Amino acid sequence: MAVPRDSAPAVGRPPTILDVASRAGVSKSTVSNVVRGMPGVSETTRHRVRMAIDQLGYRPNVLARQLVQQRTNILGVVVGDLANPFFAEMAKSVERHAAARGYTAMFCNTEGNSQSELAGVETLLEYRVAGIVFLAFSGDSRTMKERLEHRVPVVFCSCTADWGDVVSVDDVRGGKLGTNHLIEVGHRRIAYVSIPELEDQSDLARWQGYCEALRISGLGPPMRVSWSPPSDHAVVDGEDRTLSEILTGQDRTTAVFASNDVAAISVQEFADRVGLRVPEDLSIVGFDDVPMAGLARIALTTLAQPRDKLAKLGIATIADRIERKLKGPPTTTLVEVDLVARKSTAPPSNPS
Amino acid sequence: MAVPRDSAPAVGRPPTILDVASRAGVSKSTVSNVVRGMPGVSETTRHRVRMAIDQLGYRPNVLARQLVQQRTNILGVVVGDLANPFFAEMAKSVERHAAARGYTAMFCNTEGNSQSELAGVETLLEYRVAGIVFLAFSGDSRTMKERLEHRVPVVFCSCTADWGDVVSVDDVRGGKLGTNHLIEVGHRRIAYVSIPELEDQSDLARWQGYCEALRISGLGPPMRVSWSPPSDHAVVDGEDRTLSEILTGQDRTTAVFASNDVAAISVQEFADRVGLRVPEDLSIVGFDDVPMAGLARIALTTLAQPRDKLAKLGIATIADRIERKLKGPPTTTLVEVDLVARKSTAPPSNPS
DNA sequence: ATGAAAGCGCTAACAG
DNA sequence: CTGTTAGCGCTTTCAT
Repeated sequence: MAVPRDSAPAVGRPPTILDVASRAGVSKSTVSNVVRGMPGVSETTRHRVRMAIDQLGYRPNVLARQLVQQRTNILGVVVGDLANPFFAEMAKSVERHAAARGYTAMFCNTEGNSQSELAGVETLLEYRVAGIVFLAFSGDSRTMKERLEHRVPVVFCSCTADWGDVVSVDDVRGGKLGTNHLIEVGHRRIAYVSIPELEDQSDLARWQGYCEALRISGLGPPMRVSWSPPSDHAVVDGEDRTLSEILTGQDRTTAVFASNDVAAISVQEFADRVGLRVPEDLSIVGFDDVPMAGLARIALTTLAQPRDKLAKLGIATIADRIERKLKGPPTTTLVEVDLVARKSTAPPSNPS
Repeated sequence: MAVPRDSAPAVGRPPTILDVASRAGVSKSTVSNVVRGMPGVSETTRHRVRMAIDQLGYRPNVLARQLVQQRTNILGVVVGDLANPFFAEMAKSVERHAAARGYTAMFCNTEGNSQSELAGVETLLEYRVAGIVFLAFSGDSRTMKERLEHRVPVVFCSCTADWGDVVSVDDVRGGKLGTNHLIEVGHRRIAYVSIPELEDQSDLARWQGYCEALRISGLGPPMRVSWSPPSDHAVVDGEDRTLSEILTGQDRTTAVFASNDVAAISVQEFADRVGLRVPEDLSIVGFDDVPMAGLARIALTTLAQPRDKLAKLGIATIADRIERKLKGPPTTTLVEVDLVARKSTAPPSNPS
C-alpha cells in the first residue's frame, strides 16, 4: 500500500481532491464525479473513492467550486438590527428556508445606518453572492439601486422598494387597521411615534395608513413624533418637544401608534416610568407582533406579520429569480397583516 | 405602455481584473497592486487604474483571492438560537468586532439541535472558514472535537469546551451568586429549571454552582427540573411532574433559578397565568441579563454577562490564533458576571 | 468508465 | 515601475 504523503491530516491544509484521487488511485475527475453524484462511475470505483474521502475527511472546497462554476450559493441577507426580535426571528427563518433551497446565508447587520448598509452590500458583492435579501431597507435608495440593479437579484422582504421583487405585508393597510382600532375604541387624539432605528419605507407606509385612517374618520391633523428613547426628548414637525408633555399636557394624545413593537414597548416602558397607566391613561398599538408582545405582562395590541411566511416566500422568490424560473419585471407579493388585540388598548378614560 | 423593466441577473458577468487591466491599458498585476494598495505604482498609473475601476464598477472576487491565498477571511459563527435575545445581541456584537478585524461573519443557527449543529459546521468547513466561533455548544462534543480539533481555530464564546480557546463568564460562580442571593433573602426550597433549548456545558456549570451554594448553606437536595414551556409538563430526576404542582403543592419550591433569562421569563409568564405572584409567591432569578429583563414590567433579577466584552475578547482571541499571534495550548479567559437585583426576587411569604 | 487538459479570477514570485 | 508566469482546487468538455 502506497501511503500518500499527506495522509496525516492532524495539521496543515485540508485535503484536496487530488489527495483523494491519489489515495483512491483514480483521477480527480472521477473523484469529482463521485462527489457530485454523477452517473457513469462503476460501483467499485465509487466505493474506493468514498473510502478515501472519509479516511481523509475530505470536503470539497466550495470557493474553488463556485469560482469555476461562476456562481455561488451564497445569499446575502441585509438585516436592519439583529437586536430587534422581529429581525432576529426573520433572520432565523430566512436562514432555514435558504438552507432548504441549497443556499447559505451571509448576514450583514447594518445598525440601521445607511453607511454600513452600503459597505455591507459591497462586501456581499465581493463574495459574488447569488442574490441579496433585504430585511430592512433604510439606506439611500438611489446609490443602492445604481449599485445593484441588473447586477444581482434582489428581494425586499418585509420592506419595500420599486426596483426589486418585494414580499411584504401591506403596511398602509396595517397602518389603517391599527389606527382604526384606536378610533373605534374611542380615541380622538392619536399620535404616530417612531424611533430613530426605523424610519424607512415601511415606516412611511404605516404612517400613510395612519394618516388616511385619521382623515377618513375626520379626525384632527396627524401627528408624527420622532422619539429618542429612553430620553424624554422628541421632535414633532421639526419642533422640539418632550414625550411627557405630549402624553400628559393640554390636549394630550390618549393613544399612540408606534412604528413597530420595539418602539411600542419603549413607549410602554416610558409610560410605566412616568406613572401613566396603560391602557387607562394611554393606549398603545405596535407593529410586528414579536414574541415578547404576547407576554401577559406586556400584552401589546399589535399588527401581526406572518414572519415565517414572509421569509419562505421571500426565499422562494429570490431563488426562482436566481434560477431563472422567474423572469420579467419585479413582482410584488403581499401577505396578510392582522390586528391582534391585547391589553394595551382600551377606551380613553376622559374622552376629549 | 410602459417599457417592462428587467430585474433579471446582470446582462454581463461582473467585470474581472482583466477587464480593468485592458481598459486601463496595463497588466492585471498592476491592477492587483493598485487594488491591494501596494507601493511601487506610479501616481499616473494608479490614477488610470482607479478610473477604470469605478467606471466598470469593479470589485475584486473574494473567492478567487482567497482561493489563491489559501485562506479566507470568513469566520464561522455557530449560534444556538437567534430568537434568544442573548444570542441575537451576541451575534450582532460578534459580527461588528469581526468586521473591525477584517473578517466576515457567516452565521449558522443550530436550533439547539446537535444534528444541524454538525451540518452547519460541515458547511462552514466547506467554505474553508478561517476559524469558528461557538456562541453555544450543545452538540456531541466527541464528534465535533474529532472533526475540528487541529484543523481550524475554534473559540468558545460564552460557552465552553476543553479543546479550544474559551472566553466566558465563570458560570459556576454565576450559579452560586444567584443561588446565594435567593438564600440570603430567605428561601430554602429553590429549584433549578432549564428548558429544552439550553442544556449544554454552561447550563451544567450553572447547575453545579447552584448545587454547591445549596450544599454550603446546608440546604436540602438540589432539584433540577426540565420544563417544556408553555405546557405544564416537567421532568424532575427522570420523573414526570407538573410545574404547577412543584410551585404550589406540598413543600412547594418558593424560588426558581432559571438556566437563562428566556427560561426565567417563561417561568414568570407561567406564574402570571396560573395566578402566582412574583415575587410574593415565587422568586425568580435568570441568567444573561437580556435587554428585556430590564423593562419595568419584567424587572427580572438576573446575572449579567458582559456581552460586548465577551464578543470582543472572543474575536480578539480567535483572530490572534488565526494570525498566529497566539500559539500553544487553549487559553481560558474569564470575565466578570454580576448579579443585578431587580423585582423578581423577595423573601418568601411563608417561609418553610 | 475513466483520464487529460483547459480554465474560473486572482495573487505572488520573478523578470524585464 | 510594470509585465509574465505559475498555480490555488475545482468543474467540465473532450478523448481514450
